[in-house]
Amino acid sequence: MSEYLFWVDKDSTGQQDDFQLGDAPLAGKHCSWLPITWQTFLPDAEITLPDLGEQSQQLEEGAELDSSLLVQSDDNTLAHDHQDFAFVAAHPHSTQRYAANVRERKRMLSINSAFDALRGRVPTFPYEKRLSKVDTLRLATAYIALLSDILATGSDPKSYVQKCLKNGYKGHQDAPWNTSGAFLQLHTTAVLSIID
DNA sequence: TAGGCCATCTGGTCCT
DNA sequence: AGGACCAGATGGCCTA
Repeated sequence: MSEYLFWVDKDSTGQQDDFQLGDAPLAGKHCSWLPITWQTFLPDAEITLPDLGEQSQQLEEGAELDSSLLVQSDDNTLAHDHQDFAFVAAHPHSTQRYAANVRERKRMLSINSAFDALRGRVPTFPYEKRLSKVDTLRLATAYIALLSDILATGSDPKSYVQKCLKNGYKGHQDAPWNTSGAFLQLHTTAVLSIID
């Protein structure tokens, strides 16, 4: 077998094209409680995810919210802003909601890293567009079905896949690989290039 | 510009 | 009670 043709999650500049940790300022995001707290009083305040990571650590350790979260664009507003932050801290619901949001973001990051790992295990061409989440799941399901059939039949993988390409796939498990279409046809070809 | 994809926030529910 | 999980809503970015 030749080497696997896995999607590389980097663009041509070598930068990750996936979600950037520092790209998510909270200001401007839909949020039902922020408008009366940070967004109202601190329109320029930004929270970046590295900060959130640090903050979530504090939250996990039971620490109170910390004004170091706020990245101020204007230093001389800090005293006033600190007072505003006290307003935020005085509302336990907001604090709990914030902590829940941090946990949720961490949970989604964990899910996304699992998706990235899965993307790296399904056959794609290097030039292919990055698989979406749902396509990653569909292709992984189909790929597993194909591999299962190859094992079950004891066929030579290459000739088996070539037969699929030529005659259309007739799986033993009514596998989704059988749904074919351009999407799976393309990836059947990718599987072939792996086997080759 | 519409549609697809995604990150984020949110409130509800379930679990420990 | 607090955390995990989930689904709906929203808005931003990208592409055809």
